[in-house]
Amino acid sequence: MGKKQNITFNDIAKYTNFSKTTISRYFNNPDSLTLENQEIIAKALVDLDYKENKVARILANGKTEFIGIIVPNLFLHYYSEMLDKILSTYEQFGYKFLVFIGNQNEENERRYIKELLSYKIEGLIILSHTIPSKELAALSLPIVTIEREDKYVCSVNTDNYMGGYQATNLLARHRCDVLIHINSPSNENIPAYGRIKGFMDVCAEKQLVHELILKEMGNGYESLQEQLNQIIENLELKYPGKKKGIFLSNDTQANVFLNLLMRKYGTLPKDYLLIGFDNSPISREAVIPISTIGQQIDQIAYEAVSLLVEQMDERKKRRPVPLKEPVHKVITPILLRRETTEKI
Amino acid sequence: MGKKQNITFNDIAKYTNFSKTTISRYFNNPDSLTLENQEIIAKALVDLDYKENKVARILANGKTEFIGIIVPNLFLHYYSEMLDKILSTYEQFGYKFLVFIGNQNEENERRYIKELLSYKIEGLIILSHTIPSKELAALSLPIVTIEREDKYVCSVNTDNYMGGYQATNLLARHRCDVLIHINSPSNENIPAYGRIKGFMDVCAEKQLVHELILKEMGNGYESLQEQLNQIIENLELKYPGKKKGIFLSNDTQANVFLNLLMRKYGTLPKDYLLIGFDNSPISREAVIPISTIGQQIDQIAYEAVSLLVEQMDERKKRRPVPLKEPVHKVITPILLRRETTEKI
DNA sequence: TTGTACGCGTTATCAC
DNA sequence: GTGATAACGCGTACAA
Repeated sequence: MGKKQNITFNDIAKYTNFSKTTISRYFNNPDSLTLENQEIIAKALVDLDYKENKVARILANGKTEFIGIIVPNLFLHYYSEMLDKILSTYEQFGYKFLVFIGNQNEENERRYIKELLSYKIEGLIILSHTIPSKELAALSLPIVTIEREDKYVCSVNTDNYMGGYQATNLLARHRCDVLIHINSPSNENIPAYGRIKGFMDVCAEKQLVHELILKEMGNGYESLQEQLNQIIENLELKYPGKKKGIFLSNDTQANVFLNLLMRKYGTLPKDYLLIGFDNSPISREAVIPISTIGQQIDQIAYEAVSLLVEQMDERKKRRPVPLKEPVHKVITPILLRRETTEKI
Repeated sequence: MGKKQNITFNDIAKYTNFSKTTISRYFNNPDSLTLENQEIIAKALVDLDYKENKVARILANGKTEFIGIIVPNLFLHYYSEMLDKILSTYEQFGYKFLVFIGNQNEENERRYIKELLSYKIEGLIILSHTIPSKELAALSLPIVTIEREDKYVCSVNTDNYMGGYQATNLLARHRCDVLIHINSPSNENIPAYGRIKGFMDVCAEKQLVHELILKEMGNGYESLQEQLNQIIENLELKYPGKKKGIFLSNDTQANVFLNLLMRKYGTLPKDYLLIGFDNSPISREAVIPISTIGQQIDQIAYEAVSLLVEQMDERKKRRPVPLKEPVHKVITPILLRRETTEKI
């Protein structure tokens, strides 16, 4: 067979009459060689068509430069954009990413984590909600979570409270007769709960007429339409002729809400103001561009990896000082005023 | 330090008074041990809290079970859904995925491939368009591409011609006065070109009045709106009162087109029929659900990984027989009739 | 500045 | 059924 094995340091060493060590140094500490010898080796690499083998390097020095990621799905734009930005940090940090889709399956996610650990990942980023942070913390591995329960681990989250606060304030400034926040029943320990709190606080502060609608929207798109349609019918019965400021918990819902009104009235009636959350593409691409609270996904992703890198670097020191308390970073969202709130 | 190193086969061997070899066999060929001894080792694993190290295994047997993926971005829903489905094949095939975002940068993508090779990936899935398939083929590594130029490598693509054919036929059945296909100028060697060909062939077959509009739509959403708005103005001048069947090259464009009409007329005028391509969420979530050609992304993803696995398995045989010719699989799309084509 | 010798944790080969 | 030994390819004391 003409097919030779892969070229190794040994081959290069023989070819150049250096030792393996010198070849290794060429890669890891080139300044310790004379320029002349560097060139000799450089030429040999080309002649022999050498290709690095990082697996061997891992075994020797323990540094995989792998980060594991578990994301619930890539169907929701929020997750795929976040993953996009996380993966793109390769340019800055050089870490490679092993990615798993959790699909809401707790047992599967445990298996994925085990698999990731067996590949000696140096850190883990978790976006899925299934495994409690206490269990994650017990892995004693650098971990950062994003927008999920995070009591015992480091995290980066949007300032959801601020987002709810801004959205509600925008509606308030337009002197609505009644403010309404539509959301799903959720646990207080997830960051998104802050949206509800922000809404309630503004209403309390300014003593505004308001209503908080917490309703299970179901899984599919159809059930979402049904639920929101019911809500619209109730609102029109309850607040006829009143100017209604509606804050929906995300843009998908806001868009469905808008479309239902459009289908009913051919336009967005003057007595409705709408604002969503996330700045997902649908909010711009809706028939009437929807005001929304934009999460700064690029920044969240950067901070998450950055926070992880810090912990991983710390671990590589001779005498690592692990964090006493988990660090929770918070990123301010951005209010985006579009047409669904811009009439007087 | 109470912190011990990781437990290795050596530790287990000492603990159980077996040899390393036997421990290895316990994992790779358990039947070759007596049940009794299997239990002894099983117990030791628990006692010592052993955790596998697949990096060492890779070095020893060369099987990384890594597949590399380069995807252009995760901003377009098509790519993120595809990645979702590809990653989900872990459950069936057990391969782990190292993912990179190409971002249209050819040089970066070359670096990513080099990096992937250094981690001894066993196969590569390419969705990005920058690197010619000839260059990819030269890597002499199992490769599968999806929806891109694929002359020299294996691929899985949607049957774009069939898609264009179906879309055009649907419009034809509705007895439109004129059929219009809006697309961007593109090279004949990418699969998506088939959409244009399908359109033209149906029009020729049935001798239909038609127009092919190839126009650069620019990068941003705004420029897309502008371009399509111009197109609409031209169409209304050119075909006043005529029943127009419009086939757009993707759902994002179809949605913008629809919204422009909605904003102009408050509804979709009777003389417009619209159909898009991709079955992306926006087609369902549009103010009027848009007819579209659905790509069977789950099937494409499965076939891609499957095709890759075949090649990787072949390579592991003692006397591998590489493919003489690249294999090109084609997946039939599905016509989805929604409201934008369903009036008479 | 360069080389020697050994370790990283597992698998493969060949004995017994 | 089990064990000893040599790979796998690179990093790193330590020595020169």
